[in-house]
Amino acid sequence: MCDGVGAKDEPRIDAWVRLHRAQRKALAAVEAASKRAGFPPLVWYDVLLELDRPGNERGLRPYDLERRMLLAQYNLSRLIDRMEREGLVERGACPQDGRGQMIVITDAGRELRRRMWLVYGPAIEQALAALTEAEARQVTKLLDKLA
Amino acid sequence: MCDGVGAKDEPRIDAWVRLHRAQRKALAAVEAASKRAGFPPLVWYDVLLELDRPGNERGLRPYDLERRMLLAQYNLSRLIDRMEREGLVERGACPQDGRGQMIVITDAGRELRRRMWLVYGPAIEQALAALTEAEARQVTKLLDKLA
DNA sequence: TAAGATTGAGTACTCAATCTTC
DNA sequence: GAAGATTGAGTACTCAATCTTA
Repeated sequence: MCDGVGAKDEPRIDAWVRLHRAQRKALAAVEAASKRAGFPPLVWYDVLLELDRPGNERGLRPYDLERRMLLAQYNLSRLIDRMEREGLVERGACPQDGRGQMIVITDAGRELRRRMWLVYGPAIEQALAALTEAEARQVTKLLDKLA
Repeated sequence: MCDGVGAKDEPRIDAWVRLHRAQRKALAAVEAASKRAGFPPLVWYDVLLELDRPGNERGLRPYDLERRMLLAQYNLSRLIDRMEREGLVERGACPQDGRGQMIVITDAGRELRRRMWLVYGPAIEQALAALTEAEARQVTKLLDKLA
């Protein structure tokens, strides 16, 4: 992921390459651990997490999820279909806006999220174990600028 | 992408969340620029880049590409199909190992890579413009530990 | 007319099984 | 039997078009 010409000093291009390699490698490791444990894709966890946050007891609209999770709307629509079919979330009417819906997490959804975290959390720690805590904090601070 | 419980101090979990958000946002921006210009997916660029590196004139084996690009083999197999159909790469026999192949970039592949870089490079610079050059170097150094 | 959300058609990805050569 | 590579079947993703309400 660079122009391939060679030794030019292009710090942002180098950072881009590392950003992708690190993300893909860490994600692959965590996905593998989650899969070994028989869990659904990690994006399901992310949806459940957003819905399970304090303050979201009445649910979130797909539009909100879309923005928080950087997912395309058409994508989210079918993802919610699948999760609803598994009984992890429910669709409800939106009182303020007839076009919208409220997506609410179910008890089964909360329970799955809890169980996934038992595998997911340690897997993340392990995937980033090469960073000291101070280095991890530095990464957080630097990458926050890109959010 | 955290356990959702709240304000615990878990530097690696925080770094994981930022790593993903930053990567997805940057990638989305660059993909969008590439798509606007009418180019194929960015993974095509990455393949062409690996094949176009000095020293790879005789081609690379799918096995090599797989490891350098962190792609699954079955995935790569069909990706090469598509790129071969477009005349960007060619498959050849592998002299040392009858099971393997040599994937070689064509002139059309080299030309596409060159044209893609004209859009891709500036898009990356822009996506990471929030980082100073010194910060970009720091990111590179820190994330190298995860490779 | 624009925004939230869904759908159909086409493409690409994933897993497991298979084929060939080492 | 193990490794490089491919394939079939099922699933998920992408784009554009559509539907409904604001």
